Formats: sequence, C-alpha cells, structure tokens
Amino acid sequence: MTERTSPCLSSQLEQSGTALPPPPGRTSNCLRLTRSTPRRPAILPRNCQNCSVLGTPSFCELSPKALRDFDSIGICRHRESHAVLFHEGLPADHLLILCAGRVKVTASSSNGRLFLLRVAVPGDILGLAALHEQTAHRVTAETLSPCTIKSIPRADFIRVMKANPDVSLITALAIAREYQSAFLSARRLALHTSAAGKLASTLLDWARTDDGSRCPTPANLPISFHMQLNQEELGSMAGLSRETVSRLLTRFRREGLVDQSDDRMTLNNPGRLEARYR
Amino acid sequence: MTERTSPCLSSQLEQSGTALPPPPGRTSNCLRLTRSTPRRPAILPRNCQNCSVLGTPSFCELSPKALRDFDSIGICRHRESHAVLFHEGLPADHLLILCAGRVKVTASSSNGRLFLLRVAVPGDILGLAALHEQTAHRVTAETLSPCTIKSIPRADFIRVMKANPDVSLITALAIAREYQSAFLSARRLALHTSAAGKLASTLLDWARTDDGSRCPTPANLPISFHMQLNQEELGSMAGLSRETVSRLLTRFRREGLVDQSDDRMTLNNPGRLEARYR
DNA sequence: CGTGATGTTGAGCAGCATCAATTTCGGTGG
DNA sequence: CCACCGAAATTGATGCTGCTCAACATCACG
Repeated sequence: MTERTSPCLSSQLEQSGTALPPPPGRTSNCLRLTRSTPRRPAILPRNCQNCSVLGTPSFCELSPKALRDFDSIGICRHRESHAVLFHEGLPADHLLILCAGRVKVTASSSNGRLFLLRVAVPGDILGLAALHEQTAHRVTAETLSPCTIKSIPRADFIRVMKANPDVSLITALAIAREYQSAFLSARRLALHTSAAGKLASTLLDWARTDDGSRCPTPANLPISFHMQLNQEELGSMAGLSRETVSRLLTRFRREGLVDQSDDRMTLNNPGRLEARYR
Repeated sequence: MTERTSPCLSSQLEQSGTALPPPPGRTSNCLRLTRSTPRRPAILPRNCQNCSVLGTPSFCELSPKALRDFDSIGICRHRESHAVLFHEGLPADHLLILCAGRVKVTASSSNGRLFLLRVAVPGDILGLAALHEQTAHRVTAETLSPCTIKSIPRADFIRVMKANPDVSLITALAIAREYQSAFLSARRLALHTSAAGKLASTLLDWARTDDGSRCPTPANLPISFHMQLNQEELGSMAGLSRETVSRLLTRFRREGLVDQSDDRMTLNNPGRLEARYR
C-alpha cells in the first residue's frame, strides 16, 4: 500500500521521540503532511465532511457552508491500480481531486519519449487544464495504487469557486503546489549538467516533498521514502536513460549514499549527496 | 452547466462601459491583454464577451467591490530596467503583480549555472513563494524593461482573497499560468534529447505564449515576437551553452526556419521547425 | 520451467560543453 | 569622421559524458 506513518520525525516543534498521529484539528505549520490514515480501501468517504486528509490546507477543511457546496458537486470514485484517469490530448472538462492513493503524471513527445512530471498525493488537483475552456489535457494521469478520486465538471467547480472564497483559496494553494513540482523538475533538468546531479536532485526533491514537511530538513539525517517507480520511470523523471539510472544507483549504493530495500529508498546523507553531485 | 452562456470568468462584471473603452485593433476573439505596448500603466481592456477561451482575466477586471478592496492594499511602484525585484533565497513576504513591462525570472545553482524560467508579462504574479508562510524566494526576478509593479504584503493579499471570491479566482488562474510556464520548461528539457530540439521547442513555446493567443495557431503561418534576450539568456532558458545557441541559430537561419532582425525573432514555419527538430 | 518484466554491465560513438581565437557591432569620446 | 572599447556573436578544435545497442542476469508468477 501506499500509505505510511507520519515521517516528520525531525520536526523542530516536536523533539519528543513519541510520534503521535496528527491531531484532527489545527496543526502546526510544520506538521503539514498529507497522510491519509491507513484505511480499508473498500469503504470510501461518501463526502468530504468525514474525510481527513490533514495537513496542507485541503478541501476537507473548508468552512461548513463551502463544504456543503463542495460536496454537492462532482462524484467520488474508486479506481484500481494502473488505471488511466485521463489521457494527454483528450478534451479536459473535469477537474479531479485526489483523495487517496498515488497518481503518476506524465507527458509524452511525438517520438515516443516519456516525461514523468510528478507523483501526485492526496489533496492534489489533477486535470488543471480543465480550468480553461476547450483545452486538451497536456498530461496523462495514471494511478500507481488504488485511489479515491473526486471528479468535478469544470462549470460546477468554477461556480463553487465563485461562491466560496475558501474553495478558491484552497484551489490556488493546490495549484501552487503543482507549480512547485513543475518548477523543481524544470530547475533540476536545466541546472544539472551531469547525469549524477540530475538523479541526485530528483531523489532529493522527491524525498523532501514526499515526506510532506515543508520544513528545511536537517541535511545529515537520512530520509526514507516509498519508491513507487522502477528505474525506467525514475529515468523519465530525471531525463535519463534506464541504463544510466541503473549505473548511477549502484554507484550511489557503493558510496553508501543510498540504500534500497524492497520498495523503500533511503538517502543516508542528503547533504553529502547534494554536495557531491550538484 | 450554469455558466454555459459566457465561458469567460469575468462575465460577472456587469458594467461594461466603464473607464476606458477597449483600445482599437484588439478584436480577435482569442485576444489577450498582455502586450508590451510601453505606454502608461493604464487599465487593461476588458472585453470578454466574445472571448471563447478562458483566457487571462486580470486583476483589472474584478467586480467593483473586489476592485476597491484590491486597490486598498499594496503599493504600485515603477521600476527601471535591470532592477532586481527580489532575490532567490531571501524571505518572501510580498506578492508582486506585474502591471506593465517584462520581468526575467531565473534560478541559479550553487556552481554558478543559471536557469531562466520565464519572462513574465503584465497580469502575471511574481513571488508566489510568499503564499506560504515563512518561505524564501526560490527565484530571482529582474526587470527587462521599465516596469510597473504592485507589491502586496502576504497577509493583506490573503485577507482580500478570503473576502473576495473573484480575487482568489483570478489568483488561481494566474498561478495556473505560472504552472503552465514551468511545465512547458520541464517538458521540453526532459523530452528533447538534441540541442536543436530544445532550442526549437523553447522558441516555439515562447512565441506561442508571447503572442498571447491560447488558440492553436495555424502551424504554417509565421510567428514573430520580441526577443528580449541575448543568446546566453536564451541558452539558459533551453539548457544549452551560449555557443551551441549561436551555432543552432545560424543553422536555423540558413534553413530558412527563422529570421532575426534587430530584436525581433520570426519563426517562418513553426510547423516545420517543430517537425524537423522534435 | 518457460515467460515477461526489470535490473545489470559492457562497448562504441555522436553530440554537446568547454576552451580559445576572431569578428561584428553599437556606443563613446577625441 | 575615425579610433577605441566592450559586449555579444561567430567559428574552430577537442575531449568527455551519457545515449544507444546488445547481451545477460535476476526475479516473480503461472
């Protein structure tokens, strides 16, 4: 499964070793992780009132009125693994809110190359292209795990946005997160000349956003995260060939910079990784 | 589909004949308001009646009440060319709205490389990082021409967003544009292996967003746009070295794909450019 | 035990960065 | 008008890096 316990272990605000589950109400600004509590995949929240995607301001934390409005539109669906939510090039008329699970977002070129833009987490918005009318999706979204997804027709979404400031606000923040992710991708692809730099940067960016904390993480503590991608996908995220990724990972492993066990990836010393292969 | 009649968001503004009438000449149905006409920072034209695309509603097109609110916060400043608006790494506590002029947005790496993310146009938001509390700017913004810029403290901006749905909405759309630009950057850097492909794609993306229309442009008509960057900057946009850009531009010129005169760049046959160097 | 997906490793080569030299061009001042 | 300067562009030579092709290993699964 894709879920995990709260990894914000190094939060400056909580030095005590006991890792408590995030309280359901206000959270400190360092606790903003999007972690859905492990739940049975079968039972889905019928509405947003009882949904608890905590942390970053999410659609689950709207004011009562907005929540009612928001609940009244769209439908919540469950999707199994490896389902395509929408495909690049097809008309975009719905916005999708990811409530649970992970979704791979890719773009492709005419000559068959693939670019993995990001792995969306609960609270993220998919299908942003639908904000504009009569445009086509510029990316393909495909589930990496069983997912719960709320699908909202464009017009409904905009209507509710107009009526509820906080819906617009949350939307703006969600889009800002999308932006952040695209920005980091572009940045690392442009700034790093060496393949090692690209891969290192990809891993670091991912670890930092995946662990949820926006806090500047202490650079010398290991970060561990769930690696849902194979080497080919990782390569298409870093702009590298499959083989290069393989070679580099063994190199990183030999140098003790990363550990891979099962489907977890651990960056033993993020600071050194960053410093050596900038 | 309640909004079916007028897809343009700013259809909500009732009074259409206010202030300045739309300047003559801008009549295309997919028009946009961002053109670098270096005249005084005037009210931007508002005519969305015939706008078939949810283009770029700007902050100048708010409802009267929101406009008053929005006017009451922040200050409008003029900046000369080559002024640094904010610098990567410094604390971000203000949001900037670009009212007139062009602004270069860059990110840098520790080893001195530079990445030019985009050239912002009027209506764009700068300093998005300030949306989150206590973060630092991740980019540097520097004027490319004399600019008019509205600077708004974070808290004020968020307060007005919360009070006015349409401010939030316009903001969300502006952020979506930022996202789009970052996405295109990442996409071309990742998908194109050859230098020629990267440069061609950079020019094409730029021409298409700069000429304003979101409409799919006929691929065989020349596009011309104002090239405000030298080859080095263009290189840092495409992830290429200065020399490679030079070589490629002469090649494109020899093949009749582009023309450069003064500071205008013309893509004679966008379709062929794209097809040949994908 | 076959099959397909994934990961590992090697060899060769094209393409681009880098360094370096030269040219063009706009501006500035004599 | 010319001389001079600096920034930007052009062009050449060279070396390295990562892509490509290819063979093989490993693993999960039936």
